[in-house]
Amino acid sequence: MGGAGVTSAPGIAPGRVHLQAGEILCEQGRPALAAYPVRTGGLKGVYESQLGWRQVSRFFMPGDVPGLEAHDAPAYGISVVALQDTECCVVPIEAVQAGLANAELRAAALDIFRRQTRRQSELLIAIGSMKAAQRLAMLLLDLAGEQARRGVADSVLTLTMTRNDIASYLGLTLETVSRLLSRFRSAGLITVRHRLLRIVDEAGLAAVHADPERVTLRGPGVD
Amino acid sequence: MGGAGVTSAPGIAPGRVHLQAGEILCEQGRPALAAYPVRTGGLKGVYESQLGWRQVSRFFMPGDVPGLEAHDAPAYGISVVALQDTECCVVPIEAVQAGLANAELRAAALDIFRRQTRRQSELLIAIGSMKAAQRLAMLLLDLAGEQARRGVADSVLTLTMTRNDIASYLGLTLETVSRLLSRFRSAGLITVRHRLLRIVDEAGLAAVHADPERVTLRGPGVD
DNA sequence: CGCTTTGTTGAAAAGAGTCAACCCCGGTGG
DNA sequence: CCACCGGGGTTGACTCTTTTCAACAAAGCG
Repeated sequence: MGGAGVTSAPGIAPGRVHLQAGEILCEQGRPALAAYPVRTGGLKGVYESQLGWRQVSRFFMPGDVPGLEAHDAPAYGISVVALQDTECCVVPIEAVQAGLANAELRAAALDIFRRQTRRQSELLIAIGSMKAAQRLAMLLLDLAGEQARRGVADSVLTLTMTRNDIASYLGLTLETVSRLLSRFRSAGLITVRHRLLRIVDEAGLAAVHADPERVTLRGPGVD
Repeated sequence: MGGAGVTSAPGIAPGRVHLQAGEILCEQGRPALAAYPVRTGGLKGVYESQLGWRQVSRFFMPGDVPGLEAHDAPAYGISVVALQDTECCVVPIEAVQAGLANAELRAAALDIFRRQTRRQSELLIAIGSMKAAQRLAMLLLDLAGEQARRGVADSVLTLTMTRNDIASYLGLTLETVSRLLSRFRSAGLITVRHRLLRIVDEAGLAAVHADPERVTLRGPGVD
């Protein structure tokens, strides 16, 4: 981990970056020089608080644009790290600004921002007042939904992130996530093997998301 | 509760609004017609998720500008409710837009946005990975800090919000908040009586914020 | 092929939630 | 003036979820 990163380049020119798992795309607090539309792969956004707490604050998939949130800020608000082999475009900040002058593009960008902030709000609610099972169900449905929104009509998800990343994102521990996945599986809602996950019963997952009691950590599993 | 609100007016004209505790300044999802700089009083921002979960997402004090976040959105992202007698200015959305054309004002607005999003991120961290005592300590320090930032050099806070609001904001229950306040008091960190709170040992509170073990719910209090 | 990282599972402990009783205070109306 | 009422707050006992600690299995990588 802790690859050279991209920001080491003296001047940012348009182009492409290729990252391997663990390599850093951009670092929180560093000057925001570019946005990085994701072409392939996946990344996580990590926020580090003033006291040094770290938390995964979002996941980036193809089509997402890490660094775009900072378009009018002097520095990146989060660090972004590749979860797997990843290719991103590099759009210098001036180009972003220029693009945002175009009304159509600006509208699109605002739309992205809105979806993002709504997501953040839902996450806050989830972490603040939902039980572990609900949070995880929500994430799975969300990931599946995003995949669908990108045109992939497949109920099989490839989790690019570790259990630890998921746990951090959801405000849980990795053990809890692991247990919950097992329980979802034995409840017939999903199948999981390592990073490969298939949603078997989407409605059931949605029910779990809505109803805390539906699948708990203890209690009788499905025999 | 559920007063007529301000948005019932057919057209928004510049001016003032006066709200009593419980009255609604603006409602999530309704068209964003104005921003409302707070002159006196205090309000809470409430986000309602798609499944109907509600959570206090922030508090507004004099100097804050509810509705400003929505300056480029079609609708308010949260509902804002007065916690006490409150007076706000009314700045129609067009005026906001016009003002934002001014470079100086825009910089100021961006600054506000940045502080806001940083706050949200810290809140997410807090709720996601800190213990109850840490969260509450954080809130108290934050409130005191805001008060100081507004030039009030007084260690006495007047909590305009109920324990329930605090609990919702921190992702806890009101009982937990109450207990914790009592414990902080018996630990000599604060004095509380109803809505009046004095921070006695700021460094101690900061220590609690940093260290989970410092003040717990059970365990021996200070005799 | 062994080593490290990642994931699973179990048992025990702790933190926070739930349920319920009670207090305090301000307001209202007799 | 006082009794009653109700919202907000406190506190206690108990329950339950989640964390913590720990051992172990599986997979990826040199």
